[in-house]
Amino acid sequence: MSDPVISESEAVFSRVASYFGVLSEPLRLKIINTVCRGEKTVGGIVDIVGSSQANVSKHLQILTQAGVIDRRKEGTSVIYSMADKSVFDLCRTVCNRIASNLKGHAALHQGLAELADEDSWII
Amino acid sequence: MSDPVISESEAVFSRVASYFGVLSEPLRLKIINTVCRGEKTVGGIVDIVGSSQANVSKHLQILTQAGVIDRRKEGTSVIYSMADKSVFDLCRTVCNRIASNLKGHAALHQGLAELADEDSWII
DNA sequence: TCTTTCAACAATTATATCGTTATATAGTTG
DNA sequence: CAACTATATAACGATATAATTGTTGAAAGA
Repeated sequence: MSDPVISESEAVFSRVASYFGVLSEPLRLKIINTVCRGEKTVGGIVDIVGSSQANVSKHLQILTQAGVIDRRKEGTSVIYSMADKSVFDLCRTVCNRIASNLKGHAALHQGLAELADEDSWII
Repeated sequence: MSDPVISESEAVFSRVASYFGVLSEPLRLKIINTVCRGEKTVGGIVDIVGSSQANVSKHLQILTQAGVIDRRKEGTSVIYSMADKSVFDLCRTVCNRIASNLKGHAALHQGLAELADEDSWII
């Protein structure tokens, strides 16, 4: 094998990127957030997330294939449930990150407001 | 405000999804993985990741805007460094997830091989 | 001033992804 | 078997994103 390291790490990066890609759609996060509160049928999920059945079905397939959720048939229905709880950690980490970013913005916003209001600008 | 909850959570999901989207490109992960080993100039990054300067520059902009890396000018060069160490947690979690998935596949693979080899199929 | 170097920008093309509509499959019931 | 319900799939258009190429701008040195 000539130069296996590069192409292997290439594959690893692609793989990790793909996983993040699965989580990069608002509707999929919404579906995850719905399913994680208790297993649900497709119809149940459709009612909650407010998108078309076909669209939800497609996203469910993506999530299932990525191993985020599990699929189980029950009569004429299909029931989805969480398979990968580590997604919660990911979402939590990102939420904290975003929140602290916003905190920074809020501080900046307040600083600007103060600077605008104050008598720093008296001639 | 009528029905603020839904639209707000909508915005939150979008925001989180966007952040995951930033991490959903192999080249960006590669850039992160390069910068996290020590701050680097654009040229240095280009040499390591093996993509065009323009392309790398664009991805650097995306990463900077997302707050993942920091930008600082030094003479004629621009030096990038890590800003958000929590990305490491995210990548670690995903890597573990993928690894255990692969382990499952390996187990399945072995099971299939055994089932194919064994005398389970004696008539 | 001219040239070189480094980085960013703009326009283009190619590819991927989302959401919709319409259709197909599978299980259930009459 | 026919009709109904629940889910999946296919094909399409619209949008978005990535990579390339060529150009621009700014700093440093001859």
